[in-house]
Amino acid sequence: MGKTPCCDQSGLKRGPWSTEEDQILISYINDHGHGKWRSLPKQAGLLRCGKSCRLRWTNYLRPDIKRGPFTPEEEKLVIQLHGILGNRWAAISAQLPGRTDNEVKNLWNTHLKKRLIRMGIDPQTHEPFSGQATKAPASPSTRHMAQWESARLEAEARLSKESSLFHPPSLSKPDSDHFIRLWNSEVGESFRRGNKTACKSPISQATSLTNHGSVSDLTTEMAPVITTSSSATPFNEQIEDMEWKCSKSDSSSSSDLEDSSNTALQLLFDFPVNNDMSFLEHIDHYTAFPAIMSEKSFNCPL
DNA sequence: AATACACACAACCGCGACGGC
DNA sequence: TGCCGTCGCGGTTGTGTGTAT
Repeated sequence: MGKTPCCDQSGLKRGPWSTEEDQILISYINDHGHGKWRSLPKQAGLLRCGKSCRLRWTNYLRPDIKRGPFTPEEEKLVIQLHGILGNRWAAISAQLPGRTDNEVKNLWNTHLKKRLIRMGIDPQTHEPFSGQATKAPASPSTRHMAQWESARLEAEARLSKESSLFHPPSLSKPDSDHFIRLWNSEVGESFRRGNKTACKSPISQATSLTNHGSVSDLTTEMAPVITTSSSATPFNEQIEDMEWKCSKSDSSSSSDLEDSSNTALQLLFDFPVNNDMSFLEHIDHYTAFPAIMSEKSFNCPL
């Protein structure tokens, strides 16, 4: 496992890119593609290291990059995905068409993280700083669910990346067949068996139903389904409803654990689908959300 | 008008993963 | 099997711009 010495070379330009350099890089990649980043700058006539060229291309010059500020919908999705994936910016950005991992990372570090901190939420754990949240370990099913969702998102990210190499971005459609096959494979079977009951990720179920679509699609597709009975129900009431379900299941059997985990995950993906981010402004409502992600709520039936 | 400070974003750095030899 | 080259990721830093004093 060797290290990349390319940037150690002296005589290579650093710092901000000029428009001339941008043009050279764009025209070279348009003509030749970007097979070998290391040799690209030399062949293109750029006094940059390959790493710098790759970064410039992937973060700024790529034609499918969406410029401009993040929409509330995108911010919402970043928060949701961060709750599941943590600081895996590449996996998160794969669910945001046209956004780079660097952009998502910057958005989180400059806006979302501060916003959560202001609200008394730990941006890493998505739990309140006060620490009332219990520290009981997550249930096995919960951990598995998170692992599977994480794996699925990564698989989607890879597939969308691969497909984008062969199709124009506007035509490429995220394909989750890989995950579905995995889910239906022996591995998936053993996973399900390992959860004793038929514990299926609601997200994956929805994915199977639609047979395509990214999480971002699902977020908007699922919400109306989940909230059909409560389409007019305010978000806080939905949270209260979930809490009620949790407290109700306190005395129930372990099979309810899966239900509440599903409920928690459903609610995780059941943010209001309009662009209303007002719930983020209201601490009481939002502190309920990290609880969805927290071990406490996942374990609430216990 | 000048300066200091804060913020946003682009770019860099170090590391790990992976594949080829 | 181990070494080397390459790539991608995440954390951090640097720089430009806007705002307050």
